[in-house]
Amino acid sequence: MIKCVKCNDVSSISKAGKVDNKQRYFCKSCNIHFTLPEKGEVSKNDSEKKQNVTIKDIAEVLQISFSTVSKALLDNPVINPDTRKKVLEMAKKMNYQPNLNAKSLVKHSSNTIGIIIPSIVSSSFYPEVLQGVQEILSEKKYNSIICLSHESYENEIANCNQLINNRVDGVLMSITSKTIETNHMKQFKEHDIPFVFVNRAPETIEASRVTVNNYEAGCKAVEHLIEQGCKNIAHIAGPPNLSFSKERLKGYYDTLIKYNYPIDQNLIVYNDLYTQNSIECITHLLDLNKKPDGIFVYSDFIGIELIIAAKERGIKVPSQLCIVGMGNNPVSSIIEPQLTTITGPTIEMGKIATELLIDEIENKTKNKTSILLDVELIVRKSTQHLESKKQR
Amino acid sequence: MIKCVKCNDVSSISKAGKVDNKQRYFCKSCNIHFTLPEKGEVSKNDSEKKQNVTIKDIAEVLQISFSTVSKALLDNPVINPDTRKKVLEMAKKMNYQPNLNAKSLVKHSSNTIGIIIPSIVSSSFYPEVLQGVQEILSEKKYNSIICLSHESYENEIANCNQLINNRVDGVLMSITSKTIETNHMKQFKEHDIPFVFVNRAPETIEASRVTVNNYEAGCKAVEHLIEQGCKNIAHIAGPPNLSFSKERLKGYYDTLIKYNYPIDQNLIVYNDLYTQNSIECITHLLDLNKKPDGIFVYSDFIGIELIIAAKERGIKVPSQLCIVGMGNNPVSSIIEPQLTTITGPTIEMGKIATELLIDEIENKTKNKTSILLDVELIVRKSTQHLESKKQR
DNA sequence: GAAACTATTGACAACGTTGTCAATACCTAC
DNA sequence: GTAGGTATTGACAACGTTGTCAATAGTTTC
Repeated sequence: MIKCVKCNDVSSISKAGKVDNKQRYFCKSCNIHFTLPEKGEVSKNDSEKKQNVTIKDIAEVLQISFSTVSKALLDNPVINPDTRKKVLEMAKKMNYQPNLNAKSLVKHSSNTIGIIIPSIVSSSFYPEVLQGVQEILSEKKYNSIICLSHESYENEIANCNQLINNRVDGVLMSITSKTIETNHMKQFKEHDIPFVFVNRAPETIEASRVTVNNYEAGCKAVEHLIEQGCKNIAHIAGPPNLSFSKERLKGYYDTLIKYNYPIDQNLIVYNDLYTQNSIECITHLLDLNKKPDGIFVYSDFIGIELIIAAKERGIKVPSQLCIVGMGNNPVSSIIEPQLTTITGPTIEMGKIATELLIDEIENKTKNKTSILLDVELIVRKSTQHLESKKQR
Repeated sequence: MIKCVKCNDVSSISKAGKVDNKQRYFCKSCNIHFTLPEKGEVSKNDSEKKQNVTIKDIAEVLQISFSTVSKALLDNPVINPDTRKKVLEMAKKMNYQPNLNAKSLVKHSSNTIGIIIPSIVSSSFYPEVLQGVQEILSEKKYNSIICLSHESYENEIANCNQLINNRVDGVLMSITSKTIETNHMKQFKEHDIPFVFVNRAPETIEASRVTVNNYEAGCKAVEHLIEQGCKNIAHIAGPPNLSFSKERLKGYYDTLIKYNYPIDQNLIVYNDLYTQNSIECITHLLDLNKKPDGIFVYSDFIGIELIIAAKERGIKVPSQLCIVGMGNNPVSSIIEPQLTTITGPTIEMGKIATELLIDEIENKTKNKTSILLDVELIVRKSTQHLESKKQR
């Protein structure tokens, strides 16, 4: 009688060939193949299992009290430097590692931070931020609970509740594109749980935040397009209620004004992240009578779609249309032509936000800091410009 | 005297305009902009802070002993059903959430699993796996420590040590492309810490593993190319010491043999992940005298590079060259022509591996399971085939 | 040489659970 | 009515830390 390793069901199992001389099975309902677990050896002598060394073990060996050991390890100045040295050496020798659960229990902390992000798979952005976050967390010995809101406002609220119930020491957060109201975050304040916003932050709540300078991004992109000789510059903007969209758009406006370019509302379209109307945005712009010759797109992903759509219509990039994306997606340097893009220090952003958060946790600072990270323009072929055009 | 919010340095600060009517500063050494933290209000009355409810609070209210409450909450059958019901109701009413630190302390567990993966930013693969992992972790109330080995063998060893010191309850692991030896993993066995391999697994150690059926992937890719009428099928393989590379290659070989196609070693090249010799691989194949008319590439990323390289050489895809990638990278459906690809259930893989691991942790099962997940061929334009060719 | 002070160490409660064992109350059997 | 049983509950140690306070030994002061 073969049971599925996943659903434990017996009825939907069929044989499916052999691998490594072992019978392989297939479960129809789970749609997975598996081999049967081998009969494990009877569990080995448990005394062999390595036991972790505690503060009391060290005290025992050194014939001193465990509270002295504790204080020595915590660099408490009341302890005689000689004893401290002895303790530290012995701790190292015995490979002592403090039990964080015990510590957390007396300290009323969990050594865990919560992370709420909209998605981890939609682009390389959040994975990069997470990489920075994780670097700091492992350095500072914190764990994490990662919550994915999937751009859903309801999920975000549920995530906040979950993190409070998990007694996280702090929260790192990037709001969804639908978050318009911040009552659910006030719970964190009630529980005295510090939180720091990364990348996407609401304007209506007081908290530290680390964002890239989106205004500067808009300015740099448009300025670059102007320098390339573009006269008719469009913008595919992000979801209108996210502040990063507003700021990039403001950079776009201000730069056009600065250079005395007219502003044409027809040249501005909004992409929303959930209905994924990117094709409509692109179509709208490329089908205009007075076609744009330069477009600043708020995301590389849509920038790439735009390059392909332009090609399909026989519009030459960059000679007829220059495109600037944002995000430095790995593929933007592979696509033909390579996509000029604006990028912020994503990994750095994760690091800084985490450092800020841990500082707020450990030093109980109530001061809120906003950090604006500079962005960088990476010029590639999609705007690299034929001299002819400039002279035209 | 302005200090940098990050490095605390005073010397490299300069003013940098105003934002929201607040002076903005710039730190040259950190290369960041920031506004000064506002003077926080004096910390609010601490008594306002919400205190978490404990088992003793429930006992107090119900006027019973706290050990009875504990047993009731644990569904211990010695407890009178009436009292259990009362306790459960009160716990819900008071929004009781067990303190996992205390629990972990007595249970000698950390409720934390370690995750060692090579990278989180190189493709969408690991983020997708992680998404699956996190879904199960939050369902089962586990935390995680994510370690990135960055394809470095030394890092992997360091990560293993770190996780042991952190007393994780179990480990989820995907080895680096350089891991040839598994001594560092034996420590887990000594400490009785279960570990499960995801996607990349060594052959020389006994442990549960969840991988996609790479052999089947090789077969399906080549079979599809043969069906499209390709006569001269090449393969860009992954790092030779990773078993997934070997298995895909075996699928490639076996299918060619099955269909009585000759095997030409010139048509097989190996990409390694660290020196990133993808361009050389591509060049080698496209510059052959007897050019391939079908290529199975082990990664979409390189498949996309290949499409572009082919176009540059005037080789038409798919009419002169059919390409099958693997991984279903988001961009593979954007590029022109869209890339046919083979994909496994990545999120599902993370879920299954995590479920297996937690099962081993909680039920102390010593049985090792290997699960092979079926792959799927997604046919797109890069192999979509001109009837003319088939009939040729 | 006693009093007062300082430096150092030790004893122990606390944190919020789990699990073992003892205590209690009630019931059954003879 | 006593012995033995069965539910049910309670007391308490333990987990590995931190932090408070008391205890001790040594030093200074007059």
